[in-house]
Amino acid sequence: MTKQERRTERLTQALRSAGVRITRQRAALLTVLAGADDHPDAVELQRRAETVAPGISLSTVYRTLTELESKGVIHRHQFEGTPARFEHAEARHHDHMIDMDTGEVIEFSSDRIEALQAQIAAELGYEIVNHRMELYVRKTRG
Amino acid sequence: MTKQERRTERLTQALRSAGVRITRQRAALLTVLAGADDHPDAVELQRRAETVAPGISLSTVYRTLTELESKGVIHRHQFEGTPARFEHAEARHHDHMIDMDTGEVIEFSSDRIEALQAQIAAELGYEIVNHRMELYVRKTRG
DNA sequence: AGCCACTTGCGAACGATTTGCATTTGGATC
DNA sequence: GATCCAAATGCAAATCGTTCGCAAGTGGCT
Repeated sequence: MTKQERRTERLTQALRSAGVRITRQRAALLTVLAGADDHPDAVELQRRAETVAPGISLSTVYRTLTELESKGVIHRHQFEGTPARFEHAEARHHDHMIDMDTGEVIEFSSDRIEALQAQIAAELGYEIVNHRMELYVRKTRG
Repeated sequence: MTKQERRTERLTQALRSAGVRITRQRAALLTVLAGADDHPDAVELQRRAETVAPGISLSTVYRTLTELESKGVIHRHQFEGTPARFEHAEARHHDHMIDMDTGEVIEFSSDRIEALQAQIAAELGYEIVNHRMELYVRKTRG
């Protein structure tokens, strides 16, 4: 059993025990999401899922993505000027850099920044529910 | 001459010298933007501008906002699940906290975070063109 | 095997924003 | 201050990503 298959199982199991019915279409999306190492959007996910579940509709893709997000098994990212992109939620928390020339998405994380964010919020009497940090970048010429 | 009027003048002058024609509608929007201490969206800006330039259309508001943004006199912020919000660009750089219960937008900034961001990007061979940091928060109960 | 609430596919609706086009207008020129 | 024309406007229609209503189909407990 490959790493991807194991991830698919875990995601599926998480859903099943949350009382979510596993249909042909949902299984297909779970497989595709478990296997993606990039950040595909809904249309791209439909394309990829179609090899496993031919005829899967875009509405179902969107509905399922919303469902998976609410169950916490995937994350949705809304970058500037592009359709929402998705990734499975098994990776540790990270933020994103977007290469403005290529559109490539690079993951990064910084505990020090997170700590500072929490501290700033706390000083103003708030707690962070969620945050979003995106760096729109360009390769340093040299 | 009030502070707001002076700001309106500066914004107007910046545009004029960038070769932008100052119409009734644009003047109205500049006045409204100079006087706003919150983060209004396009529809709200239209409402406010209407007292100065009755009949101003929403298309014109959008077109003008895009123009003003490209000339660097305003900033556009796309928060999650809401229409874009705008503010004049005279304030020093800052990021935003959004109170998830009230929708209120609180400004903050942190040189230390900015420095860390730049450092992280540099280490990966990138320079930051632009960045976006939003904290979705809730008042600490206590 | 049968049941039934949940899911699907379809197409139509949606909200925010952009665009095409005929009409108006700022502001440089006389 | 009248003239002029490229640029700006208002309107309605188009666009894009996403959601929704509904009739038909299907997981999975019995």
